[in-house]
Amino acid sequence: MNKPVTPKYMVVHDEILKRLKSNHYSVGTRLPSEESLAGTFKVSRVTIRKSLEMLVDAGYLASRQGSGYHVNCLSPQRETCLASFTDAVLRKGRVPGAKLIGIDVPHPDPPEDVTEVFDAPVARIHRLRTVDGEPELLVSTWVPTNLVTGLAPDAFPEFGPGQSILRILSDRFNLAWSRACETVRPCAAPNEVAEHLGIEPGTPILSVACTAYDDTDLPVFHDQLFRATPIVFNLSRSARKTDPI
Amino acid sequence: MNKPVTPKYMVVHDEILKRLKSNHYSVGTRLPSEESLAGTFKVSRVTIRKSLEMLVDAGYLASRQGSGYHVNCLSPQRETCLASFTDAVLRKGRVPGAKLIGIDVPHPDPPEDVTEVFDAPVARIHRLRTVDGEPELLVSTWVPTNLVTGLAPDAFPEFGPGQSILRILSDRFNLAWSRACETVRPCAAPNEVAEHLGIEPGTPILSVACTAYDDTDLPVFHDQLFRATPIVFNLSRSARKTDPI
DNA sequence: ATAATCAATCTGTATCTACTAATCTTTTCC
DNA sequence: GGAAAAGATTAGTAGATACAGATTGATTAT
Repeated sequence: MNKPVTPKYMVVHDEILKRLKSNHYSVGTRLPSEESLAGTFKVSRVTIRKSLEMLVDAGYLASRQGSGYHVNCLSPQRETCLASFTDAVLRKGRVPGAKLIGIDVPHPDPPEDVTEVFDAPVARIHRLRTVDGEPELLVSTWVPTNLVTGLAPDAFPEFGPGQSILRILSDRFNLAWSRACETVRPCAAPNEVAEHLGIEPGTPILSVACTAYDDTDLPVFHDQLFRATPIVFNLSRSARKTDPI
Repeated sequence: MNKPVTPKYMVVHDEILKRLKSNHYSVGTRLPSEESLAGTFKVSRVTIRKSLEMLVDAGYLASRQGSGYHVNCLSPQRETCLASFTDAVLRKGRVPGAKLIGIDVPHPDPPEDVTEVFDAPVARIHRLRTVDGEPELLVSTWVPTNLVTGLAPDAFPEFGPGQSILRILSDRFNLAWSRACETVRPCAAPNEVAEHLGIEPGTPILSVACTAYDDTDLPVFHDQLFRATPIVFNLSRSARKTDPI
């Protein structure tokens, strides 16, 4: 049992993020200087810089030379399949829920877009995600059965942070992904979907498909979801650092 | 006229990216080691690391401790408003086009979602973007008139790299943004939009709105576009560095 | 031949140092 | 009082160095 050593910059990063979220530093204010933070966390300036840079990239902080690090916003979350829905909702101060509709291990007749990705038999976890009790997303998660032996309904709590499918796959089944491809499509709400989301059948909604791969490029899981609500992205200029317009 | 000094890591980054695009290093192969690259570019390992890290974050490269940097893919771009549509299409080996539908300086009656963002009078550039001649996006770009003095149709070529609105705003009008917010909504294609895109009115399509701000948080431009085709994102694990699941 | 072991290679983490450049604050001068 | 100049503060860039940890490939033993 050798503990996976957490790098200092990660520890510091997590601590600063925790402080941000608990309003220890509030939006608009300035953080202490790099030098000062390096002192309080007992690390070098290079290390504290790495932590702060991550927070800048993520959109929490903005840095200005000569001025300092300013608190930008507290929920720069991008709403992709691979960012926890649970956490995103919690961050907004709302209550996420997850109603388990069904588990099929293995699923008898997966659709074509799933069989295209996986050769092996797959399990389906079918859930309705809610915000403050109102239906928000209808999600099917597909995973190869051999990666989730012992999958059972009790693995999927309806409430609390543990409802995050990403956390479940990561913690309980040790699934890790390194890259993913996500597609957002427009579609007319099918009857079954409309019923779950409480909308008129045929209403234009978003259909999102996401496939995640591990570092050997093997598919780990496939998410398929429907939502009537918009997806919001917060972008920061950091993207342009690599791809100049 | 003091030249804006380009940092070494940026120069090196651009050079490696150029080599990647020109197939100097091809997909799947391994790059020379950090030490070796540091030697060829005559910089320290710290500097070369910064350049490589940027390319990893952008998705071009993947690094594995003990193994090295491997070429991942050559077009990891995300399809957001702020990533050049022109460049994305060109990268796929297709031909982008831009048919100018109209320019209004100022626009007599901007919609509410635009007036909400800008206090001042705004200009509208209305264009139909095509791929291999087929209509793909219908886009309206809104900019405060005072930021684009002398705006005229001749600024918008129908073909070539110069059709990129981002390039035009950046090069000709010196507009720079530092952060942006993008929203993807489902909607039924309005008549006028359906006509331009060559689809049935009422078909479910995507409506994307994007507002870009400069570093003083003033809105710089607002994009509003319709598309019937899906949006694809390629995500890499780097996102999780900040927001653990 | 196969498997285990070891050594070399290469990235990951971390520190110290030095200097530059933008910003902010204080002082000075008119 | 207000503007300009000087100084202090702060992030940005860049280097040298050291060691840890993962991977790879060669060597050795079975």
